[in-house]
Amino acid sequence: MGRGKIEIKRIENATNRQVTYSKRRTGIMKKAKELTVLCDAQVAIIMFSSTGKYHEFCSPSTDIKTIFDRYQQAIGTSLWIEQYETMQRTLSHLKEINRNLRTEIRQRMGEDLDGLDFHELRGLEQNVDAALKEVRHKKYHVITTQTDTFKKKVKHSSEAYRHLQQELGMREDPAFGFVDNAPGTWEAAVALGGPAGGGAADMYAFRVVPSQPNLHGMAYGSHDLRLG
Amino acid sequence: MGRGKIEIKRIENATNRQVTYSKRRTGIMKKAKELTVLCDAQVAIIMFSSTGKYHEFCSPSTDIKTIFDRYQQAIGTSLWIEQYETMQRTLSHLKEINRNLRTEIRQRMGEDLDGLDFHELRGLEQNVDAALKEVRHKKYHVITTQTDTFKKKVKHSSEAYRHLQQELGMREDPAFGFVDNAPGTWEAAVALGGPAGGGAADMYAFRVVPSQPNLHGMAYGSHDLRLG
DNA sequence: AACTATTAATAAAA
DNA sequence: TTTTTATTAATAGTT
Repeated sequence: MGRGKIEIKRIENATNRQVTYSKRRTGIMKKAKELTVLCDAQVAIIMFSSTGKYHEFCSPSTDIKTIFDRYQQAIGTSLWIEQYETMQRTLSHLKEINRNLRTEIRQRMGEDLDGLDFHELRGLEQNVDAALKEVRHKKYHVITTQTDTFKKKVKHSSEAYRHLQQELGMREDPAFGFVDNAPGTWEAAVALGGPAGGGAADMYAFRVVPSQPNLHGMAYGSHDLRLG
Repeated sequence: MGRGKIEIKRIENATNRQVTYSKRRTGIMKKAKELTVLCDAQVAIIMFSSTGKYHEFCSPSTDIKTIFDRYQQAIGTSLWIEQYETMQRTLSHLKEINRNLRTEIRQRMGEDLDGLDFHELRGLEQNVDAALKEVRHKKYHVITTQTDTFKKKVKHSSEAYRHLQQELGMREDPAFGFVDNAPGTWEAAVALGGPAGGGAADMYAFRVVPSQPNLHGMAYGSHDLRLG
């Protein structure tokens, strides 16, 4: 229907293709509108040109979402349901894992042990025992490092102070008196905290009972994670 | 374009309407197909007749779902995306919790302690220490209960055996000889395992190193839980 | 974009 | 329903 018959195959000339797209798109949209009115039908059309532009048509009595929901109902199975169900399964999966992780943490805290048999209890005991040693060792390492650093700082300050005293010929200033005493205090502390002694490491545990176990993210546990 | 011009308004005659729907629907589908081929476009059409029957067209290079996903992307915010994004957020949330739970477990195992300061290490140490006492206590409880139960069973069997001996006047059967010896063995074990002694409880830990820590569900950790 | 020669779609009838 | 066919509508190539 034009100045000549055309073969239905891709139009290689980009300009021609674009012009034809524009004309025929308008034609289809008009046809769709007429069908809607003449036959009391509902039509939804979505088009993408080869250049990526999109156009849509929808019968005025409805909207795209409604038509698509109806369509999905008509074909029985939803297009997105698979993806949706995959997400649902992943969610359940994660919740199950989280539940198990929390159980393990409680057991590592000495709670919820009723379900464990002797063999499991023995394994847990050994594991926790080893962990305790690791933590004590690490704590010792941290306090030692901190102490060394501080001791060096104090020593440095102390020497700087003495230099000032010598160079300026000043008397000892009471406001700086602590500088001379502090190093001894820290050295004593370091001497006591030997790497082998759990008891010595305990001297830093000033009987401060942790208010709450450090359950990262457990505050989320009260959320209802199910989806409506 | 027919035997006469028609006005574009609802066709009241139901039969005519149905016939026209059928013809014009075919026409639109053909036009859509031609547009797809001629212009390298992607088209999706969904129609519902006034009688509720549905028909669809989709360019062969793609599918309805893809076109709709692309459409939703094109119009920016979309129709189902809200509930979809709610799920996505929930997923991220759960994964975050999951990650934190695992971190806590590793720290309770004495790993990954580098991020903790002295105060946190001291809290962790106290917590693990308390947990270890709980586990040991529970282990003792379990082994005591098991031992008691077994002792009673043995005692019962032993008495039943003696009754049989008396009633039947039989000699002691070597096959049942262990019955007389076993109770003493178990009584000795119980006597050693006092409730106060951590050392005594250790006698049940036969140096069996647990092959793997009991990380429930950790095997799932290798799954890629992101959605495409 | 507008124009028109031509083809394509289709309304009414069979 | 589908086919036929007279007629209108869409549009390819041109301006």
